[in-house]
Amino acid sequence: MMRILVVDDEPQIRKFLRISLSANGYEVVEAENGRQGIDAAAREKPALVILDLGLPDIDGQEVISAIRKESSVPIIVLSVRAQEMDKVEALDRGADDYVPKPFGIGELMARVRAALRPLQKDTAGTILEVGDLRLDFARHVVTRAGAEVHLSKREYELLHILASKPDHVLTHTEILKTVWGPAHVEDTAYLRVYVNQLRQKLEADPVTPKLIVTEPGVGYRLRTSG
Amino acid sequence: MMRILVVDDEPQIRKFLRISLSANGYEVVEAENGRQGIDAAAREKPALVILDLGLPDIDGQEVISAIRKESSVPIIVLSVRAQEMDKVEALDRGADDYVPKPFGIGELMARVRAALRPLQKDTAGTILEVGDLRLDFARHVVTRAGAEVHLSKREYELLHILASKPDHVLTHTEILKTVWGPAHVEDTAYLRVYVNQLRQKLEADPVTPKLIVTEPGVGYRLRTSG
DNA sequence: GGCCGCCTTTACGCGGTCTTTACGCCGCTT
DNA sequence: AAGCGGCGTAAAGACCGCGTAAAGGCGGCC
Repeated sequence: MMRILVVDDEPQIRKFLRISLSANGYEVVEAENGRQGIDAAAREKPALVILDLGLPDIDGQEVISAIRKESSVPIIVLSVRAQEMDKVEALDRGADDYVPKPFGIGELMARVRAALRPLQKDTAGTILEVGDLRLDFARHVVTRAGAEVHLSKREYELLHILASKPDHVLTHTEILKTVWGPAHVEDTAYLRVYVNQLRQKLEADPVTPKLIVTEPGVGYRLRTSG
Repeated sequence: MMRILVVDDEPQIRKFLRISLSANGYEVVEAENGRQGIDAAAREKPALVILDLGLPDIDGQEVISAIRKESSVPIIVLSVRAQEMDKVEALDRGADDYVPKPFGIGELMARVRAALRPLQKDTAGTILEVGDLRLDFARHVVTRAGAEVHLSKREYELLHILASKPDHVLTHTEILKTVWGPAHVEDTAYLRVYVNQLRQKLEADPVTPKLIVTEPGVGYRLRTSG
């Protein structure tokens, strides 16, 4: 059974999450402030943490860092503050995903499954199939409807890092640091150009991307499911 | 880094091997008699053992057997006794190769790389057929439309490593490390020249290669299908 | 000794790739 | 309604890796 820690000061949100999550087969542990949350993360060893940024005692961003010091457990952040700065900061501090309130239960469950996925199936990773696309990272080959798609080095590297965390948001900073090096974390122009090139080659309709999705002000996400 | 254990009682031979091997990018561990050699083979877990048969304490043949009891590490035997009997006995006891003294450094390095090769990558069947090409690695023969194609040593080794992982991209570094040794991982000029030579000999149309495909900025790939 | 094959090294032209810039669109703010 | 920032898109020049030819050196073989 997978244990999930919910950190939120609003009782009705905790109740809503508790019911939804346990209905989907998860075990739920709760904490109502940052202090309790950090302790519970250490004591209960949850498989996932769902954390509200607006806590009464400690700033949510600090809670992320505190948990990250001790563990690499996936963290999904909730917040009414839909400011892009908050998202980027949370992700860069080590959060795995960001869900703005209000959120639908279906959407949240999808994010939960995505966050838990790398833990469950460890063996994947070498081959990823999405629709008629097939990304074979062992063989360094990408095919679309059976036909090989030629990708340049940068294109391939960009796709690779996106696919390394399917359904996860990767921040501009994260991507640029990995593909272009730490010196180019500000060159978002690279991203615009290369994301566009990948879409031209991989998407059925490049104008309305279904595979590589933009998270405005934050980064990009490679989608494997609806 | 690949660690090689050298077992020899003559200091100047050890020195010669130490310098030659480390110049080619290997890490060297030394032992000056059979007892030390057996101990070091167990303790240091080398990737390869180079063993002189003429040792002061234990007969070299016994050392081979002792090491073989504990490990399957490749063993290259050195000896002034160029007797056929010694050679056969050493190989029968589990040595991988036999180099009579005196030896040239070039020859020894080639043996070293050959001995390490099956460790790094060895799977593929002994015979690979692509179109009208037939690569028979057991017999060391390559034919094209029935006619034998003469390949130089380097050409053959390059083709061999490419064929060891069909349809798989091998990086420049990977190929250079295996065929030319770890000290030449930067000499991509070798690759350009030898890939070109192989294409001239193997491809139907060397200008538009179908067999040995370039992955720009990454490496090369031997294609068996589409 | 001289020939020959192989390995190594260098040089150069070409084509693809990367980088950079500019512009129009859209959504959000003021 | 206008301004602004982020994004998508196209295009152009700079740059780099690659293919190719060729020459020098080394060793083996006759």
